[in-house]
Amino acid sequence: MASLDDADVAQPDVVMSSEQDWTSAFPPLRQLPEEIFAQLREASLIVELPEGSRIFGPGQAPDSFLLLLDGTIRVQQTSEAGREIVLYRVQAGESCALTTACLMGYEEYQAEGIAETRIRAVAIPRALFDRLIASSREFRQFVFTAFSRRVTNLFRIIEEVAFERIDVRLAQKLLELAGAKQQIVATHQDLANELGSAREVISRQLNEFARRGWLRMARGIVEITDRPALVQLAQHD
Amino acid sequence: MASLDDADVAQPDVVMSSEQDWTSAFPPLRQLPEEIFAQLREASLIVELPEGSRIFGPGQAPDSFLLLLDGTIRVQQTSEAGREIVLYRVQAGESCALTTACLMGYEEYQAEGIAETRIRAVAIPRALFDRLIASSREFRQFVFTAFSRRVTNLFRIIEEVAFERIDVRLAQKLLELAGAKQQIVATHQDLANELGSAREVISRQLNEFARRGWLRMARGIVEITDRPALVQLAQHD
DNA sequence: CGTCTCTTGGTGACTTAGTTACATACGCGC
DNA sequence: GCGCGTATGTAACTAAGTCACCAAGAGACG
Repeated sequence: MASLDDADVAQPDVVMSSEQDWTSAFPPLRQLPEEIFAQLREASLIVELPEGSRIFGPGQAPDSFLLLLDGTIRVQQTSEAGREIVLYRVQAGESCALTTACLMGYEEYQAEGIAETRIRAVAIPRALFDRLIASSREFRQFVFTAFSRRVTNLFRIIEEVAFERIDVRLAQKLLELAGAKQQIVATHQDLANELGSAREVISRQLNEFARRGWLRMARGIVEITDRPALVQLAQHD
Repeated sequence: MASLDDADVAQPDVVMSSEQDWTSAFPPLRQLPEEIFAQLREASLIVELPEGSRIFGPGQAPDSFLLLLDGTIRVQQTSEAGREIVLYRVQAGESCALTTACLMGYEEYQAEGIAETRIRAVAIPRALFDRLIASSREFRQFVFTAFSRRVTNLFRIIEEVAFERIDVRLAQKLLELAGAKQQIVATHQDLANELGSAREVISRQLNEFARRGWLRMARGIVEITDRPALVQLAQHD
């Protein structure tokens, strides 16, 4: 799909000057001691990657801690049979905390991260990351909070995949992807990949939703027409 | 079940002297500077809890970092409908890293931890934990490594729940629970709870396994009789 | 010892989800 | 307007989970 898909694009790691004041995007970091702050500005780089870049993946550990300035990173897992499930998304203002923990722990990262849009991020080298963790309570707080959120989210996913009905999960996902908009640009296959389900299953559910007048479909597009109904279903009855 | 179940027992937090040399159980910590080490011995407590204790759970955040000296902690999640799934176990020599991250991040912990056996653990108060993280690269390494392992494991669980067949997962779980032994002391319901499945489903699969001569069953007991066959199935064909 | 009760496991009918193997339809480039 | 790749539809089937109930085992207790 256009907005969720990963094109196969090379990664020309566009590296920009590290001069800009990107720190406004990360309030928690503003409280760092000036000395450390200086290090941060100096040793970290601002990188840009095109849409579709694979930022990390199995056997491809990232070498730095990323703070996302712009864009979205989709973190997903792919089974041997080629089925996918989306674990979470990193938005502007957030960090790739789990990635980093795995990096610090020297463990192979099992999930992969794809740039869903063109992204801009601050890359903090491993050594500096370690120094920051050591020297700043605020930075620790920032990192652990991010961890915490992700892990909590993983727990929720496990619960949903294990126990929640697919129609409920689909309704939730549609609302999540739509946000305030009415239209979702995604194929049935894309939606199946979001939920770790199969395309046929999603097609059937979507048709059922459409039959009930909750949405309209066009090629690659789902348009919500009865949000309250979806919300009601999503709220798990 | 006897070995996996959680009895409803009170928690008389038996606190012991902190004098003993428990550090031999945690090689990574032996490299700490002597000064920090002294703090650790002084400020941390050795606690004992009976089998079945609920160590943490939703709305019940732990207030310290736990290093397990003896016993096993089962971390699981329960759905609204009462169905359960086991996420991982903390063994002697390991730490409750995820719990701690969530604790540091001030987020409500969604899973619950149950003492599967009588346990003995070192409880490191939050403040000291923070100081240790700040002052010791070795301690950071230790914590992040544990974290990494858990997260990787969560990813595997998501993949298995979403994409793996139940017979394959059951075979894996039986082998895991059996270890080197032949007998597993667990009811079908217990096994279902391990996998986040339903009792009837597990019963059917076990009966099929028994029919094939791979195991024998008695009330509350599964005895493996053809390990190679189970291994073969577990290896995902 | 016999009966009562609670736990554990068995069974069949049914629903939901996922699989397989196609057919069809849309829309873009030419 | 024609082809072609991608997207969606469909039907028959298997796997997994649900529901409702029954029966066997294991203590408990008189």
